[in-house]
Amino acid sequence: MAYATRALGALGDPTRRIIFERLAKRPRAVGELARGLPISRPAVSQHLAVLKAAGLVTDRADGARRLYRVDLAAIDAIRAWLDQFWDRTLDAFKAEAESH
Amino acid sequence: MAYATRALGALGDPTRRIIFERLAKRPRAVGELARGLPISRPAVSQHLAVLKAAGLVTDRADGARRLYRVDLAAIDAIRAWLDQFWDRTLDAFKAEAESH
DNA sequence: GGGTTGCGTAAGCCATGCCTTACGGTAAGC
DNA sequence: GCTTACCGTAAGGCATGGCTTACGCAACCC
Repeated sequence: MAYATRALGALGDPTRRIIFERLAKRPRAVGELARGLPISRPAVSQHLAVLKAAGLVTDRADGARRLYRVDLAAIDAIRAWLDQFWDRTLDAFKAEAESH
Repeated sequence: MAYATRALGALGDPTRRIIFERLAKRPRAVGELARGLPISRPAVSQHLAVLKAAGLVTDRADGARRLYRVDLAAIDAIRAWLDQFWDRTLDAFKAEAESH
C-alpha cells in the first residue's frame, strides 16, 4: 500500500512515465534509453534510480551495460490501490443514494 | 490515455493523494478537508483545482459550500493504462524466454 | 596495455511547484 | 441590510526536484 503510493510518486514525472513505457516493451540499457530522449544520459540514470527505489523497475548487469526492466509486482500494487478506491467510491455513492 | 497520464501527474503529490483518499470515502467540502490537514484552506483549494483539471474529481455547489467527489471514470482510465503495461511487460518476458 | 564504451555519482544551476497571507465575491442567518 | 461563513484567486516566498557538466570506475576490443 505504501508501496503503491511511492510508485505513484515516481510515476508523477512525465519523463519517468515515458521511460517506464519503453521498458515495458522490452528491457533496455541506460544509454539506449538516453539516445531516444531529449535529456542527457546521467539524467536518465537518475530517473532510473528513482524508479528503482519505488520498486517499479529492476536492474541487472550485462557486461559493461546495465539492463533495466519493469517489475510486475509494482504494477499489481498500484492496481490493488486503485481497486480499493473504486470500491470505496462506489460504497459512498450507494450510501448517498439510500439516504434520499 | 493522455487522460490517465494527467491523472498520474496529479496523484504524484502526497497531499493530493490524501485528499483523494478522503474524497473516496465520501464527498466533502473544502473547509472540511482543510480542517483535517496541516495546510491552509487556500492550499487545499489549489490542490482540488489540480485534481479537477486532471479529471479525478468533480465539484458541485451546495449553498455557500462546494462539495467535491471523486470521478470513477478517472480511476478506470488509470486502471486501463496500467493493464496495458501489464500486458506489454508479459509479452516482453515471453518473447525473451522463447529466444533462449 | 591502451583506448573506447557504458555507467553511477557529485556539485551546482535553475525552473517548477507548494505554501502562505491578503483580498474580493457569493450565500446563509438574524 | 448587516454580519458571518465559505470559497476562489492573486502575489510572493521558499524549498524541492530535474537537468547539466565533470569526474571516476569497471568492462569490452584490438
